[in-house]
Amino acid sequence: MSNPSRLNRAVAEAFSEIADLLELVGDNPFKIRAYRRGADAVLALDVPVDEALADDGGVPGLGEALRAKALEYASTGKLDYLERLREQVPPAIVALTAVPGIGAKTAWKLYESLGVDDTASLLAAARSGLVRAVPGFGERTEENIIRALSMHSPVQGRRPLYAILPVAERIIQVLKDMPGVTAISLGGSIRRRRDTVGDIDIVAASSDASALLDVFVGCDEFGEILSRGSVRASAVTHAGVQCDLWVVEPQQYATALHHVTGSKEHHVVLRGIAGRLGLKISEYGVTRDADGGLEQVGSEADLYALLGMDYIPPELRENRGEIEAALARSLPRLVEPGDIRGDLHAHTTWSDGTAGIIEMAEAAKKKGYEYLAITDHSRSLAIARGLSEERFLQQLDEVRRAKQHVKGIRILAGSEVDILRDGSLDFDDALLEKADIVVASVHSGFKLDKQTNTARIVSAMRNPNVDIIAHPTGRLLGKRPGYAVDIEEVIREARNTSTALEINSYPARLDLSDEHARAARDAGVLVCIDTDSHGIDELTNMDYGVWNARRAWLEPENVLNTRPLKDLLAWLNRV
DNA sequence: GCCGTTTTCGGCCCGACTGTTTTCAGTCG
Repeated sequence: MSNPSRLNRAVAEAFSEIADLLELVGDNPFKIRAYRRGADAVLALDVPVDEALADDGGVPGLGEALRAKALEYASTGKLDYLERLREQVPPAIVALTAVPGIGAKTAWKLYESLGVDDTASLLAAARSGLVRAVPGFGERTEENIIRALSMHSPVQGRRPLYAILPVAERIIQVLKDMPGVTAISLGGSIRRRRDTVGDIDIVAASSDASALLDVFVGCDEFGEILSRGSVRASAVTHAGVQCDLWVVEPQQYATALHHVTGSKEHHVVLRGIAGRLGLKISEYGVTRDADGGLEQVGSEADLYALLGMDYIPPELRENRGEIEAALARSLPRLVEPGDIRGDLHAHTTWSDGTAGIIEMAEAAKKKGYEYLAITDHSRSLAIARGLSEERFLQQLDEVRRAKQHVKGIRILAGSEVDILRDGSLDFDDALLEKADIVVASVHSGFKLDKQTNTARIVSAMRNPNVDIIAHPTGRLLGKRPGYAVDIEEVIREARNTSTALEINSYPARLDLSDEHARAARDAGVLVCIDTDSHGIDELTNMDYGVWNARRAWLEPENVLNTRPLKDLLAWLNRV
């Protein structure tokens, strides 16, 4: 799952496109779902689909028809059926269904009756009052189309968690103390702590749904209200993020929260298991098929227990093997913020930080840490006031002096040394040997090709002075995808050289990603969760890194900086 | 189109909300 082959990805994409197109031509919904499930099934394979199909058992979810299509794609690189479907669906239909509120039926009606073939001509038709003249359409629909198409920041793609979480928490703050509210929580991908989120989902239990919904739709955070019913409402924040509130009865809260938390893929599998046990899960409760009665579900743990499995934390609910593990009672004991004993990547005013060594150490001590590594930039990173060799030596002394001033926490003298384009390090070995800890990372040459980048990181790891590779892919969420690098090769070499790979907790980085960190864990590579703090406030970003680590199935033993100081020092002196 | 301690057809999740319709269709999650 973590790394579907190129073929599997392509086949899954083709199946998904078939499903989309079948939806647009109004085909059998169950057939559509079969293609969607087929796509998921192919993505979940850990061998290329043609090999998997060659085995006896076949692949669940791929019957006769999908099996033949997967093989056709594997041998020819295309699908006849898909190409014929594409010809049946005018691009106009695809474009129009992208407008919120316009589905397949509406798109066809507008296309056939008005001849609109893109969003611009639809907007023009709506503005000149042509839409309301079409049977089945009225003024309100026309207005909604105009509004949807002329919004400056329409509800758009996923955004980084850190950009949404504070808004979501402010909305919760407004709602949580309202009379009648007995429980309230964020759901959706925010609760699962994905690195990016699409919208804000909130579930509340209240004896007065109407009052709560009134407060919700009156909330300052919203620029627009999309809907408001008796148990649900939807609104859009000023930044264009959709926010949905569900209000349920207290006894429905656990199943409602579970439902809204997702993921969809997780729920699909759970429902299948429930079905085989004669149970039906919905947002309102768990019903027995036998007598139609409701099971007692007071918590999400109760729900999982009913299905014969351990409680699955939200971060794992992605159908990446957590259900099998919960059934086998072998879920990982996920790392928690309280397991973290120190931070091994931090900057000070010596380079581009905003606080001094002692200030940073005091702040880290206040967080209850046993250690903090000071790792300022090396000379090449001029933009960050990277240290010259001379300044670096001075700083080592300064850090060791600071140790006398701050008791109760061990300050490690380190470096975040640049990995240069040719794979050499920005400081030579004689210098690096003087440091307690060396974090190496790439800050230049982002356009270099995959092979070059991989080679230079590998070469850095082979330097025995290097302990940790920081932000190994260089991505910035919502800004840039990261440089080209063969992460599997990096993970292999990290294992060979017993180098730790970082989960950088800076909320826009979260690098390694959850999937890459999971692969590192599976390969037996140690991960280090660091904040890369440039000031004392940023030390709290550790939570983001821990969330990401939890999504990667990391247990305390997989994480370098859960180790007590003594063990950490022993590890730093390895080999 | 898939699947079956139901063996080859009949089920596959469905409820909330909106708008336009006089009793429901379309969309969304």
